[in-house]
Amino acid sequence: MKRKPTLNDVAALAGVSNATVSNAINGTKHVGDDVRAKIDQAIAALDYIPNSLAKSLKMNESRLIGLMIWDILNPGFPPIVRGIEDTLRKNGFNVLLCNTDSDPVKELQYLKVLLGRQVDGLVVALAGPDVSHFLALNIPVVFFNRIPECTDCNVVTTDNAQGAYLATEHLLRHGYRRIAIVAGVQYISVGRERFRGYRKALEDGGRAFDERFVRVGPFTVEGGYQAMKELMEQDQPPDAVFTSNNILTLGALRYLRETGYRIPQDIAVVSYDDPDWATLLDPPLTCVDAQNYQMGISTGELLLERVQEKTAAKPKRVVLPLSLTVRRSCGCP
Amino acid sequence: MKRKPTLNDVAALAGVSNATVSNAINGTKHVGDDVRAKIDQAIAALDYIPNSLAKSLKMNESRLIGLMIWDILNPGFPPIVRGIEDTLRKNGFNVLLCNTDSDPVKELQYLKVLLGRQVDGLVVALAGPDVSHFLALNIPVVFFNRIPECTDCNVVTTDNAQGAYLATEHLLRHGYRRIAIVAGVQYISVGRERFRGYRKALEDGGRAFDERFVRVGPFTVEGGYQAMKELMEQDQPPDAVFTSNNILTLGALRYLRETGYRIPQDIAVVSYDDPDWATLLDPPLTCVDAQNYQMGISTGELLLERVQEKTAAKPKRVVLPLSLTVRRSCGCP
DNA sequence: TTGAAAGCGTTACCAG
DNA sequence: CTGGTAACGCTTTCAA
Repeated sequence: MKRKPTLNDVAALAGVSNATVSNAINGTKHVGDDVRAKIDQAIAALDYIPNSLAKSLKMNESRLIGLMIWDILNPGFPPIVRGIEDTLRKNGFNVLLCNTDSDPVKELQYLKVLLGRQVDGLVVALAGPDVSHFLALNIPVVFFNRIPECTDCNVVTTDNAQGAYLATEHLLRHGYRRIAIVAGVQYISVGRERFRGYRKALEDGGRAFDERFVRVGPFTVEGGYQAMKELMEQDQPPDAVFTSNNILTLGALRYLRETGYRIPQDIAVVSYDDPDWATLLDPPLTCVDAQNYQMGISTGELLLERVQEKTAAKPKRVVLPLSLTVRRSCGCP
Repeated sequence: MKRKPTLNDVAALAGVSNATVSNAINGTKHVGDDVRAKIDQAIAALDYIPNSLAKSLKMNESRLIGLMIWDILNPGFPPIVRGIEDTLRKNGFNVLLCNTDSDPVKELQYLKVLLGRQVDGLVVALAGPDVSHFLALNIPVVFFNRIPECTDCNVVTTDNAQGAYLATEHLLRHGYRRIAIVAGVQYISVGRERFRGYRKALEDGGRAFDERFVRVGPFTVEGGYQAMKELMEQDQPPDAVFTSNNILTLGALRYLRETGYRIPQDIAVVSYDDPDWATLLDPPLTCVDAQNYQMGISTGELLLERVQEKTAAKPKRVVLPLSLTVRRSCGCP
């Protein structure tokens, strides 16, 4: 196992100086055609690959981005991650994948590691409500999915309230009178916003808001199952439900299946997030399309913008439009 | 935006040499308690975070691992990726995520980038049948999911043939006589192995193998849909089907749903891979549990082993045992 | 157009 | 136990 060839080895073989080789490779300066040929030859002969570590150290830029998400197993993340990786790769950046499990301690540990690695920027789905450690960094950060309160943060998000509004409104149009929500925990922006949209749609539709039709729980399958169970075991169960996240939907549907409720006859369902399997169910699931892949693209683009500009620009907030994918679980024919 | 503090800044503030600070931080040598206290104080005062780039350059180890998969959107990958990230993180390694889209060109490009970044090792689900560029590397490589032919490669896999055998045998026990397979392309080990297991089970069960019940296609939803369609549009359609991968299953089920076939009355289904939504279907889906998370763990562990030993050990092949998760799509009550 | 040499932030050798 | 200093592989002035 021999030592890897370096720039100096190439220079020696080509009979020129390392500076010239560097300039030739990076196009920093013009080098003569004959010299260039010798260099190319030497590079090929040695199978030389530049050491980006050394380059990064010298240039003070790593072209490395830290990607912090809760958990890649969470089905909303893969499309986002893919969108981010796609745009960053095209621009010569690589992605360090970090699962925080929504644990602020893990998040902070990972943050230290990433800073140590001199990442040029961060894209993060916050683990907890606390953003403070991200605020004073001297590299750009873009938040997505779970975003902070702060007004001057770079953020890409969808209009979660609008999505929930769309779903609830559609259910109202069908004439359901007891529309429930399986909501996510309210200390997360996504949970809060979607609940707000649900409530607003109810009010705009002239329906009284009823606490009995609200269950708030953690974003887990078990949480969704439990919430749905409580909802249905009441004296007056709901006739429709808006499940406000894909994981919650999974749990809620699991309960409805097991207990034999028919959709939409016994209870209509509209879900947030549009998973692969939505069309597999009987009836196929009506969903708010959360635009996850697009969210990844936009997140990547915003970060690139921030990384590449020399002077820090005003933080930006991009909000993606949403739409309802109507299938049959809502009662549509 | 001021310059980041360095080891030398810490040393200056503490009034000692950089060598001592380095030793204090890494525990390389023993340092006096008073000196140590001053150093800790200086580190805290400056918010010093060591620059891993410089460290890596000097030590000739990056503690960075390249993770090459086809596509994180492919539902089998998140659990594997999570398993890998979990074990590597615990050991102080970080993961660079690379989606190759099964494109050998992209794979090779990414490989160059990763080598340039001085990764300490690679975990890869091969993009194509060609492994040659991975063979001569002087860093350890562990293959998983789609593995190469070569006998002296580090590999972690499941016994795909056994999994397919399990599925087919179970269908045979139910008394189905025309058992079809939606198989994956045969130039991929996984596709080949699963087909082999299917065929073996048929033979062991005394059933003649029948070409008409075999459809081979790309691992895509569309591929599964098309295969299922062709299978069912024959004069003598199958009475049971083994869909040999989660994506193919998605497509095949989509077709069966759309055309109104009842499962298992019209056709029984057993699938490979056990997705979240398997219990949501009506009837719930019987699956071969592919052990993806465990596969990730084992892959990470094997790589660590290889990275941490100084002298290259004999390549290892780990094969994970498989089991059938019986639900109702196979005809079980 | 090319080259010599300094320096990025570490580690590690060798002296004291 | 502590410190001076060379070196890791690259980029970048400054001179030639």
